[in-house]
Amino acid sequence: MASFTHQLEQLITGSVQVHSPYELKKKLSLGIPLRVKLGVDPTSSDIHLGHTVVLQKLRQFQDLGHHALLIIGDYTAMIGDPSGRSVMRPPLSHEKVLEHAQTYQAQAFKVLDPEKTEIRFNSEWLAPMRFAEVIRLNSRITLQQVLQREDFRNRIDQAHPIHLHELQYPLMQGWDSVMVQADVELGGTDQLFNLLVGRDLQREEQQSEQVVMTMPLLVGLDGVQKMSKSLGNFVGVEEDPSSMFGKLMSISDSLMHDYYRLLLGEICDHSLHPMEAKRSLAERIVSRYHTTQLAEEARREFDLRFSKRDLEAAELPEYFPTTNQPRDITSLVVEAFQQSFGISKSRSDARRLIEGGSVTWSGEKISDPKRVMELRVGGVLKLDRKNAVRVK
RNA sequence: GGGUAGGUACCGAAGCGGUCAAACGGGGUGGACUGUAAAUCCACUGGCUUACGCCUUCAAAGGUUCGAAUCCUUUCCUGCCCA
Repeated sequence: MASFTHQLEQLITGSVQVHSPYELKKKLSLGIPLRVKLGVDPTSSDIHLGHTVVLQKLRQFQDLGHHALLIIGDYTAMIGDPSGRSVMRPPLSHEKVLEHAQTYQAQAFKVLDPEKTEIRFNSEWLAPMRFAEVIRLNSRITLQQVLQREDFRNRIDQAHPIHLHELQYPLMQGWDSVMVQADVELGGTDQLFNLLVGRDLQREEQQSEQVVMTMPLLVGLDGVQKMSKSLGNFVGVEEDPSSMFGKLMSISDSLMHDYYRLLLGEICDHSLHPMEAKRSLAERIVSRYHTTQLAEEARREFDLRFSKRDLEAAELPEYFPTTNQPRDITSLVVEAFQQSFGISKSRSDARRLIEGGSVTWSGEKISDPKRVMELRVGGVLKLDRKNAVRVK
């Protein structure tokens, strides 16, 4: 294990807050592997780049010889973390949550070292709790403390409902810390309150209080809100290379600097043309979750399809028209979307794309939705900005 | 429990008996311009339809009316005030 002062410096790098560095130092100085907790709620089925910021921090702990505790919040997910939310999360069934948990674990190991990770489901201790115990837990925190939080205050100001069960969330998360005897808990900056509750509960249980470390939140592709699956502004770690590359190329320049810092842990080279810098970012991230070879391919494809706009030379999904009789372009577009991308478009949608000038056949713009045509095998039908297919 | 204000399309928000598939803003999509950047401009944004038009939609169910998002009844949900 590296010397603790060295570790301390390394661990603190990149974090936003540490409560407190002194306590962390003290814990490290004991030379015993720390139990480092990270809780994830499997509210959706995929881990995205936003999650990886904090996962990477956990990985860093592992690499320094510490013990990672990945808590799958299968029980808390049914309540939904109110942190940063302006509305209540829709409730999830336990089956759904367990389903998500499966993929979560697998995906988390794209960042974590499975050998050094202990996975626990918090239903293990939360499900069997008796009402009296829940009450006891509730007695340890006041309404005012919970309502001090900005997200709740906003909801009050805007006259949005706050359901009582949402107030339970921090307690449940804090109780997790007690049950696994965490020495450190990691989380995004929006988690600060929840993390601190863990300390309170541990103190009351005569445990050593966990050090709380928050990591910056990754802003999503829209450049405004934090990356989240429900907002659709995310890049999943399991996405295929070309879509990952494409999404990363679509971010704004200012966002790119954030991504350099938070995902690669370095400062973006300002001497590079922003587009080049972005290409390099995209390629590196794709190679991290796939392979360098696939990343190179993704980059080449991207250049062909979007930079040179050479769809004929690009690799495209195949489309097998159900009949080779001439048909109207609207039907063809709908069918191609459905067949090659699994996207259901209404005929109106298709017509809008056609009238909008987005649809081309072998490079020729087709703007009449009624146009009847026969698709030659090998030709390229461009559907919208991002999607095109090759007729087979 | 009492009083009161509400529930409108992805979101916010107008509309308060016909001219409402429903103003406006945001978001989204497509186009022009580009570096799949930013900014800007234009178009589109329930479904079917070449179109006339038709169908489904304004929390839910009933009702009044030639005609309802708009009026009445009941139900469900939410805010605020009082207890």
